[in-house]
Amino acid sequence: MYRKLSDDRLNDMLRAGIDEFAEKGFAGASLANIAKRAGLSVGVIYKYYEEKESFFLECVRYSLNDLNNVLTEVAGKSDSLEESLRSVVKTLIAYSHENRNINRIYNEIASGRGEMSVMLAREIEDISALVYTDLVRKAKESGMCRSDADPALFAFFFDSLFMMLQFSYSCEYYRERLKLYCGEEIFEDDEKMERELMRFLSGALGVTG
Amino acid sequence: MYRKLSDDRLNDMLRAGIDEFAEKGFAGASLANIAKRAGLSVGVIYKYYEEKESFFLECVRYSLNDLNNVLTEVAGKSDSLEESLRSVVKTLIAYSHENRNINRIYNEIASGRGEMSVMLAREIEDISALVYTDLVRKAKESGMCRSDADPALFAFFFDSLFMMLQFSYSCEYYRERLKLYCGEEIFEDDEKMERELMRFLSGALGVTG
Amino acid sequence: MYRKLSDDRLNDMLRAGIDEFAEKGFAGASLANIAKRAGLSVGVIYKYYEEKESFFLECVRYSLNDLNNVLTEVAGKSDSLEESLRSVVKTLIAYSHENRNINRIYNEIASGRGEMSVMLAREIEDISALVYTDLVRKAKESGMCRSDADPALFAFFFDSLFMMLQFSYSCEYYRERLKLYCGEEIFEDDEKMERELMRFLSGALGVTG
Amino acid sequence: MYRKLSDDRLNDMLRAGIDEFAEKGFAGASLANIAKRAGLSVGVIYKYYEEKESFFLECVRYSLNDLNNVLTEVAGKSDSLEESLRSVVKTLIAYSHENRNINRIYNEIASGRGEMSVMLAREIEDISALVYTDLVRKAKESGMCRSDADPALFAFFFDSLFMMLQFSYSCEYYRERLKLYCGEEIFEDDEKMERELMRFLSGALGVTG
DNA sequence: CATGAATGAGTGTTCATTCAT
DNA sequence: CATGAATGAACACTCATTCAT
Repeated sequence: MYRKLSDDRLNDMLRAGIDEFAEKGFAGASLANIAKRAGLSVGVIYKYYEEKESFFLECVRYSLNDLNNVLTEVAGKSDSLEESLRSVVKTLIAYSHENRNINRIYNEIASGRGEMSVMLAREIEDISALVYTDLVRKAKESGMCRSDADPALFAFFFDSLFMMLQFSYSCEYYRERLKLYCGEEIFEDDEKMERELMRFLSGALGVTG
Repeated sequence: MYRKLSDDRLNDMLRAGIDEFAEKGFAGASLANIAKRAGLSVGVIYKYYEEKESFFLECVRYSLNDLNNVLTEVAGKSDSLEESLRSVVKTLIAYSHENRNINRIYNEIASGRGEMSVMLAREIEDISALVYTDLVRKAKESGMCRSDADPALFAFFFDSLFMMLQFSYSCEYYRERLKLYCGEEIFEDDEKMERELMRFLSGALGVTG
Repeated sequence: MYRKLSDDRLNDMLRAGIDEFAEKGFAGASLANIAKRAGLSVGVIYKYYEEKESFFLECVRYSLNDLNNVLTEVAGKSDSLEESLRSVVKTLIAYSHENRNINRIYNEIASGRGEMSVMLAREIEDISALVYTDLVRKAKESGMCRSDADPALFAFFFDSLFMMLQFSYSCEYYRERLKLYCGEEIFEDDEKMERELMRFLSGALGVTG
Repeated sequence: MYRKLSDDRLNDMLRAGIDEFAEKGFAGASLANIAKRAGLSVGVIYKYYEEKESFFLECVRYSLNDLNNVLTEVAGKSDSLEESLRSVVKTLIAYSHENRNINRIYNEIASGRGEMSVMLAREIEDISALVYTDLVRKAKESGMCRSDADPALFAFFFDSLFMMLQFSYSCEYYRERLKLYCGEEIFEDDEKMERELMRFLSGALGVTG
């Protein structure tokens, strides 16, 4: 009946939130339901968050910070652009298999409307924009990338493919779409996806691999 | 379920629906409001559609069929893959400037959950999957594409970039993200986007342009 | 289950509202309960009124307009101030016996806070302020009232006594208070109340009755 | 139920309660807020009082006892009825300027419902009923009051005017109403109010001043 | 047959009250 | 013994859906 909220239970709350928001979207999610999932009362959510939106934002941040950290770390590990990209692709695929709901939340905010979307875009894409743009710029300088490429846009295309990759493993519409192109087997053959995407990206950079 | 759209009122209804769904998303849209926008009564919507969801589906179909037709037509016009791709890119950019709401609806369904998403994915992406895959296959045969490319996945990457392109002109999160990469100016400089995307795609194909 | 709202049923709504607001006050009243009392659904209240407050305001207006009309009519009937006052007193006592809830609503708004109170005060007291002030002014001119009286304040004192009279028949606290002064019997002896109040008022005016 | 108010914390609690109840009314007041205002925990309120209502009652008593004492003392100071009344009026006006919240609490309970109101009425008005009635009775005996006046009712009218006076300086609706009769200036011109009310009361008593 | 008023389950949110700490 | 976090019933309000007119 009465249990002080430990960190563990706060995490339960967030996880329940992430699951519900991932499944039903922001508008469709019900706080009562989230509370039930987490084995808590409705009121307690409001002890920690001002309103539904604030709680949703926290769920989003909790979800994506981790991913973003992993990604930027992985992207900067090697000096070779190709190596960096490969690491990102590998990580993304592995991550998507294990964190479907986080990617679905990502998709949820990407499809959102209003100020929240703008704010979150800035918060979430800011760092990756810098990281990827830098990656391309360096590649150009070292002759690993065609000299006429616009770093910002090439980085943008990379990121676009990465986002779609994530959604394609996690969100229903995108999964079905990938299945349509490649058949169900693609979800079991991570190496193929990795290999082909790397070919595509390497070619785009102008590196003849 | 599927019905000849002969009636004028049906058209009004669908257009009002598309606008409302694009602006507020599926959950946020109100049937009463749609009826008002269309100058009709709520009852008439229920005469044609069983429930909100069925009506939404019809709005989606109505929106995307047209786009799909344009795209597949444009993609098949030329024998040259590059030419075909350029036409698609050009068309997509132009279309996105003029049909923001259709792209937003597209994003709305792509972020949807449940059976609806699966069904729609099949309906909408089916043809483009074939068209793009075919495009790549032919390119391979005629030596215009690297021989080791998997046609299905390469087609999938193309389509992914195209979807993101559409969203990036139409949906708030994606717009903000593009702005973050390239600055506000990119929305005025369609040629730059076209040029760079073509470079990226051509490179990916292994065509040294 | 479904019945078009006739004027009768709209009146039911208002009456249920007046009863609930009178019994529990604005804050304590529950729209769900009002709907139940009226045999209607919650939603229908919102078809007619924007929010709880608007509905409350309508209940207030519905309650007090009638009273106000009666009062101003009665007050202006005779040329003799004393006669006018007596009519008002008589009417008020009779009215209070039959319309307890209306007086309780009156008390509810008089004890309200915020803009609403200010607005309602202006709306409700405006006319009686004029009427009573005029009454005193005329009385002064015709020598029926002491010459040194300030008409506005004397009118204000009249109205104050009238308001208290109303509350004293209708609202629990004020009833108990009157009982404390005069015993339970006073509620049965309207003539006594009328006689004494007239004595009090006449004396105040300086008319030796 | 009734408890020595020796404790400092109890005083803080009550004062915070009075302010909150005066500002927001019984229903609108929040115990959590009161606790915060008083620098205490909610729990401590429940240590002293069974529920919100009991605490409210105590706040009311605490507020009005003082006022009642002052009033009965002042009313009994002189042998002359007029003098006594003048003192009461003066005190009331001065008190109202400085203790708005106490008058607002007074109005809050007067507009209350249920047993609470009855109980409080008895507690609060009991003494003043006796005092005022006595005042009038003595005045009658000494020929200072018309011989046909009913002491209880005349006392009741006095008290009614006094209550209204208090509310008119403290509660929004009544303030606005007074303004409507007399203009904003009345709140600055205490002497005028005193003079006119004394004229009114003296006249009512039948004393030709 | 079309209308749009009525329905009522469901939402986010608040807050008196409890009780483990 | 005091604290204030947790509880959960209750509220105002919305809107997909129905169906009398």
